[in-house]
Amino acid sequence: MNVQLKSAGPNCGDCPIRHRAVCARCEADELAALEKIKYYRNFEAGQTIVWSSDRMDFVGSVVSGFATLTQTMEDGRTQMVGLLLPSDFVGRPGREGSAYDVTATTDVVMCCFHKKPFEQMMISTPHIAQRLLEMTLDELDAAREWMLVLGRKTAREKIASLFSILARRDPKEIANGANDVTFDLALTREAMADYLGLTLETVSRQVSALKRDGLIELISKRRIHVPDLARLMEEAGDDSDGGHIA
Amino acid sequence: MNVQLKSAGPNCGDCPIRHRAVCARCEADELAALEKIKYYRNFEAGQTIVWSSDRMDFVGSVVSGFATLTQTMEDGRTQMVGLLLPSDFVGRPGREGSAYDVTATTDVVMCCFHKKPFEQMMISTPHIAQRLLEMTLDELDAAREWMLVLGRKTAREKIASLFSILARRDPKEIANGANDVTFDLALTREAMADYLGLTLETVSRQVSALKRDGLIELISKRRIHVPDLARLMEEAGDDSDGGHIA
DNA sequence: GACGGTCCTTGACACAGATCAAGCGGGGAA
DNA sequence: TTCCCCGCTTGATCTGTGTCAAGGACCGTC
Repeated sequence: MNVQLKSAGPNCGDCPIRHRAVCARCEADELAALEKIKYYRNFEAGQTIVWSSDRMDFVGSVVSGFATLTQTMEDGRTQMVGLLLPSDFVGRPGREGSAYDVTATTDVVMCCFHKKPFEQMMISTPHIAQRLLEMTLDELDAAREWMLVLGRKTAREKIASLFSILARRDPKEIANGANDVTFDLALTREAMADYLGLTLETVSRQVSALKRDGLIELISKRRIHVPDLARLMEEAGDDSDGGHIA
Repeated sequence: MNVQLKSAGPNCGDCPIRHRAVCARCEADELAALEKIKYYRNFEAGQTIVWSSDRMDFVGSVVSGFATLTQTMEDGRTQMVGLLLPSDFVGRPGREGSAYDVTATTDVVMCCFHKKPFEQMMISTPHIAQRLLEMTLDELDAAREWMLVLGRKTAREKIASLFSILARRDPKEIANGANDVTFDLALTREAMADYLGLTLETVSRQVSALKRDGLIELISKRRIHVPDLARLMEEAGDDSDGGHIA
């Protein structure tokens, strides 16, 4: 699952994201215990991090890179159900397997915890379960917000919704509240189509249309400049301040 | 949020659903504490239980009846993002407001807890946060499964998916595993359309088509007989045993 | 029993997006 | 440099679902 963080936690080690996902309210000794069960894993672009049928023996956070969660029907139709950006959490404490395929779309570094000891820490450290509950509620809000996008928005609105999210979550732009934003598009047109419930041709046409209408500029095919984020969000049909989605 | 329960908990009071949602692992004294902060609320069919802009001062479970969670855009397009059946949990511990409109579609009885004391119990009783985390993970799975329905399934598959879920969750049929099922349809054609991302006319046409093809029989407009649930699930494009969705 | 209201069904037609098809372009390999 | 490949764009056409419209079924009220 992926999580949008509301606030950074204290420094609890040399992990670049410093366990923000799980330690915002932890005490020093709890952080030290987390340190002991942590390790790093690297994945290459295109590599599958977890298969939906796998038993997952770890939980963790994305440190750098970009990954996706997808579901696939037997006949090959696929739907992306979540994006994983740096600081997002992956894993299902208390669950056996993964429900989705998790795939790296760029090179990815993950900060992981072995699942068993992490679950034990959850029991001994109530903050952690509470923090995970909060994060999971954020996920749920994001998933349901995306249901509105999938069920009721037009192709143009869908693209605008996706770009609004990516613009607001870009590592370099995050939290600066600027209205003029540039971001990297880690997704192919096909991956965008799978997230939006469209075909790649429709995605390509609508991206061209947004460019023609001056809502976006293509610095390259995978780098987007948004001169007026508020206008793009309006195009997406978002209410004034927009939902937070990942 | 709504939750599909995996197992019934112990009896912890006179509430018809016996706090199953929150007390499956609670001790007797914890159950007694829950009893003290519980109360009942009744809603009539069509009544709004919570507005999305409201501050929610309670959490609770549906005891009887049928309710829905919906999101609406300014221009009136609406998307249902969840169904609430008996034993499902409503509320966002640790959060200020509701993110969705919650509406009773039949008469509804809720077993509620005042939010502040419930949150205090969550802190003093780690089982509860862990149980809520499990429930929220179930919700998240259900929401993401529904994203696949919204993004990639045809109108016919969408209707078949909805009927499969309702057939498997009907209070009278639940857990008996029968392949020949009859259930009440608490939703209007319009509400079904809002859940499925369709128009009510398309819903009506596809229901007629499923009837014509012998996959369902209409005992009345709001009561459905499924002679072969496995075949209906196949029509929905579900993998063999189907996901659990609500 | 007639009336009115709500929900539902069905038909005719329109259109957004899918499908099929052709070709472009930029980056890596030799 | 040239070539190739993959991701992307664009055009032409098709089709599933939306839209608009008419009327039917059921139910409660007078």
